[in-house]
Amino acid sequence: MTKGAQTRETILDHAIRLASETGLEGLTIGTLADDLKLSKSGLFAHFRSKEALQIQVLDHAAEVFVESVVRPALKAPRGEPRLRVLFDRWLDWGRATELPGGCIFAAAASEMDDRPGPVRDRLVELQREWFGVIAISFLKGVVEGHFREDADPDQFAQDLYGIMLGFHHASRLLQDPEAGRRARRAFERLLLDAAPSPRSRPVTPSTS
Amino acid sequence: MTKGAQTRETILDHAIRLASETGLEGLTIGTLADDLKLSKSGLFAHFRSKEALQIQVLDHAAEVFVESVVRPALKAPRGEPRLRVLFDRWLDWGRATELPGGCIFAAAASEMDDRPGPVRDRLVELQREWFGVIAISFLKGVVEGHFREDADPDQFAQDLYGIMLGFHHASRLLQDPEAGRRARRAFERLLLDAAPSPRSRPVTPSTS
DNA sequence: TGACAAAACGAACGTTCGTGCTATTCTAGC
DNA sequence: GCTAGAATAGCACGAACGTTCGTTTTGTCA
Repeated sequence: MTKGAQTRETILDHAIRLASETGLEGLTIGTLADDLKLSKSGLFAHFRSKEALQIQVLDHAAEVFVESVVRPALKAPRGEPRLRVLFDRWLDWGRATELPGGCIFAAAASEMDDRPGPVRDRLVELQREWFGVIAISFLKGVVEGHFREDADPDQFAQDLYGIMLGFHHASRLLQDPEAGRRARRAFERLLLDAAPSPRSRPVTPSTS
Repeated sequence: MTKGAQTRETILDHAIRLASETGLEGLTIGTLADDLKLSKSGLFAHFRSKEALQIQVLDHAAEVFVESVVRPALKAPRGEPRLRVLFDRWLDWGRATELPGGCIFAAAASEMDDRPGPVRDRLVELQREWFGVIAISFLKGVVEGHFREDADPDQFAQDLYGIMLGFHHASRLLQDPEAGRRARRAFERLLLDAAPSPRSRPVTPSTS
């Protein structure tokens, strides 16, 4: 019982790093086994298919994500402060958790969006959950009076995700050192636009 | 002379569609040959390596992109109007050019960001060009007085790309039918925030 | 029409992939 | 310390991959 779960953990720990670089499909059992000095069949026995491995990799990554992004944010006051922590942690969770390929979900998302099956289904589930966390956090900000009442939480979630993906693209592919700064600036602008018109913001027609 | 270039065109035409779904690495010579009713070796002879094929696929996709996104925008007045056309065409160039997997560059970007080599290099080159087109278009908008003088074109480019990627994510992976509407709203907000004076603002014929 | 080049083919190569078996080694509870 | 059962290794498989090769078909132009 103990030993098996232990090595399985070790495998998944390494697998999310590998998968962040090569993608879930590029993740290969042979390479994984070599890296960990296991036999292919020995490693394979832990999962009984590659598909199962991929799904468990996703789940494991989600656990790590919750631990290093979501959980710390819960300590901050709800509403805007919590959203700020969420964003900060999100921005460098790839670096903080030492994922050499950056956010594994961003990679998996564009890899899986046209590949139907259980892996994609699980990914969609996890992403929806995360979208939900963002939207609800934003909604709490509305209740707290940090944001306008007519602001759309789903709009906010998609916008925020866009900022993240734009950052990921600029920093990882284009290697632009300014990417992080720009992402933070965009985030500030997003918050400002959702602020409850204290002054000078032209109200955008959000119901049209 | 003629015949070879002709079939090569046919191959690349189909290849960008395939690659938009499976990615550049998932693109397989055997499948490609089967689909086009060619022999593997016959098809292979046109390119002399898979790497060369991948690069030519990227170049071909870039040509199509310029033709169906950039070129039409040149007919619009420079500055904001042209940016609006660029954005509109960009949003549905996947649909318009019948790429079943959506934007092939978005897919390639997250696939290649950790895979050094000539393919990645070419992709980066193309993406930088596109970033440049956006930034310069924005700069012209500043000159025309559509945008604030202190606005940062590179910031605008990254923000815009983020909106696109957020849209891609929400619409393709999460299959959210509202994704397009939200992307357009985010774009309006982006333009509004770059507008010269918070108060006076001549709005605006061409919204959806 | 005949000759020569271009294009496409079929078969095979060496690898690598995921996945089964069967045997061996380790580990926990008595 | 023994033993059942879990964990791992060894080996082999069929399929798919990119690539090479020699041959055949097709196109082009004197």
